[in-house]
Amino acid sequence: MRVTIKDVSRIAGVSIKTVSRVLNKEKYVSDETRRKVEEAVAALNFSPSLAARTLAGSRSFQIALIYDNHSPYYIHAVQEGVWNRCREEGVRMLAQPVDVDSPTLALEIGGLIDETHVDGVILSSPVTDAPAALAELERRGIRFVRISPGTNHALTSSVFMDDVQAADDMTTHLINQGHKRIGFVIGHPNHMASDQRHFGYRRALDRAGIAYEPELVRPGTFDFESGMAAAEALLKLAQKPSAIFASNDDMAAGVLSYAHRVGLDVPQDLSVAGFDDTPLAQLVWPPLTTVRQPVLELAYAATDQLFCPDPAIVHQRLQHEVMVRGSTAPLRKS
Amino acid sequence: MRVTIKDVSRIAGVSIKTVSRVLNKEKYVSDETRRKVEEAVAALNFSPSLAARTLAGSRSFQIALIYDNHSPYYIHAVQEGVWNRCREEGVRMLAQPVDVDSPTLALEIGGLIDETHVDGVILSSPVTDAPAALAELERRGIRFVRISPGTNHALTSSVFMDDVQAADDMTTHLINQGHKRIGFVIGHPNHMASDQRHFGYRRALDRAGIAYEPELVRPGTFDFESGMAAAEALLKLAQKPSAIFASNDDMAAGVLSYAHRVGLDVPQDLSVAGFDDTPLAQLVWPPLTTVRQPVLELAYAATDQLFCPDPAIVHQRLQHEVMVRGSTAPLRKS
DNA sequence: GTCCAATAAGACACCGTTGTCATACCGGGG
DNA sequence: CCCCGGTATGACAACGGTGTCTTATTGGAC
Repeated sequence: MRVTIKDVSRIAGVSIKTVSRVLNKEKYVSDETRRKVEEAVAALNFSPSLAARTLAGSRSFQIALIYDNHSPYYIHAVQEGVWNRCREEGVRMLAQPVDVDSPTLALEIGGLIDETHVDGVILSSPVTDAPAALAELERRGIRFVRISPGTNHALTSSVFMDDVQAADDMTTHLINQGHKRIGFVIGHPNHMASDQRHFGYRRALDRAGIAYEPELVRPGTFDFESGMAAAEALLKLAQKPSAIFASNDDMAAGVLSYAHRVGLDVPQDLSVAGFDDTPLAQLVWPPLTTVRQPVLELAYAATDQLFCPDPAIVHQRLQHEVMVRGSTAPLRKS
Repeated sequence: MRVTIKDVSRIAGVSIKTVSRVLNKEKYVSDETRRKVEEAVAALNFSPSLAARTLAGSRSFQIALIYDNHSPYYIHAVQEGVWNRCREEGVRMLAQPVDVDSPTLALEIGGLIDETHVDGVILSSPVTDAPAALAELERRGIRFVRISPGTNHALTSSVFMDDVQAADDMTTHLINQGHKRIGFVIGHPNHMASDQRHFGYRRALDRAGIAYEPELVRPGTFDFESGMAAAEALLKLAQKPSAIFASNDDMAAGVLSYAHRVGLDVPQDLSVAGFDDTPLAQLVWPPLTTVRQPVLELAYAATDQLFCPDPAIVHQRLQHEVMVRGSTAPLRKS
């Protein structure tokens, strides 16, 4: 049978309520009593029922992580970061995949909250920018923190990196290497970050006095195939780019793959840059020059904000970093 | 405030218990009453509290997925497969990462079960073979199903693929292409599958009358770096292999990378094969010949077994497939 | 010595469901 | 006409904790 607080209280020789106090680290418990209770808990290997605590109390000791992101690396890192912080807090994490385009998104999220009574929610991009989701959470007055939202939302906390600056930095890096015709592959249209990276690319060109040429910019969907297709289009131009900057690593891998296929040497004939610094960046040849996005740290920080709301810091920015590896090189004089 | 069964019962004009009956699809409810209740549920957008159901009833409508696998692609696929089946069943999935080598593994799992009252557990490799975990689950009499266990365990269900045969098939494929000196990179020692793939490699060689040479076999840990290190060792041998078969795709990517680094052309100078058919296999150049492991299907089938235990089929095998891509080619005459 | 605030601990109702038992109605066999 | 099993529904006590209120005991300020 299940071990309950009642059993613990009997062993410790105190009331049920006192055991509850110890469990919840409340004040007004003598050291002596606390010790006895803790011993009894350890002896019986007691873990309190979350269901009962949830029902009786005002907390559920659970938070939900809601995501719809098709990059396994990204999700994996987010889950790990959130989980790391939850574990410290003794709180369970419910990982909840959703379809951000589903017409029933709000209903699903509402149902999740009603069923589980979660104490808070972490939203991962692109769910961070689904109006239906945000409205539903606000309607219910649930605390939530967003990881890398694309839009600002005055009322709620978020944790993010500066995508514009990061794309600007990478573009500037390529410019500094002498590249002037730099191709760009845009990300998936439903991620706000796609716009921002695109804008950063443009801003860097502008500052360097290089004209923005639409033919050098191709749409993509954050996946390998779209990267390959974009590379094909770019490299068939009359005036080929000497470098291609893709908005994420998967697409950069696609660019790399197409370059190999048509016999181009990377980085001698073509420099390739990615974005995200997923493990993939170091699994391809040559290893990708890319922007490190501190996903794990973002997720951890977001969860921390959920647990320890600091009214002063509502929007927290974490630093990115340009990782220079083998896929980019100075432009050869020709 | 929260919408409760009481509200529903009032609107529908029936007792609380009758609403409960409809929710649980019990018999002995008239069509008329059922309709009224369903309408009230829809009107109020009611979702029952899992905490209350868990506490009062004998089910928690939750299962746990316990894993410790550092391959994001693998975990992602497992989560998706389990979740797909859970969603059909109206059951929540608790994704629980653990450290399979932790001395407190059993305690953690026990605590998870006590706290959440999960109705069942899915174990993913390598937790499938952690004696402490299995003992704890059995001690508590919790139903569980294992995905790709390395050991047979008469008492419990499992779902798996034939790793031995798969490695045998891949090795045979290489032999059929004319390769005789085939390098092999073993997987992580704490995964039983590593042994099995190794054995399959050996069995295929044996059947083809090719001697097993220990110098052609290198240890690895399922990660990129160990694949690269193994490739270096193998390609520095006096008599180099003409093909290398790595026990997973990450290590195969490492082999590929090392080959590129030293200027070898794959597959002309060296054939490379992987295992798992993770998305990575198609993101590298050239795309990897590998064994498709039906991870999503395995996870779905495992969850299905948990929900619909079929006493007849306790150990269910799913089919693998050799995916021939660009990284292998017939041996050149030299 | 008295009074009060801070400390310490218990009694008891209650959280929102399900399990069990009781009750009432219906149609058919004896 | 009575009895019975099957059907349909409700009353009420659990489930295992927490919130609130009450009570008893301190130890210092006056």
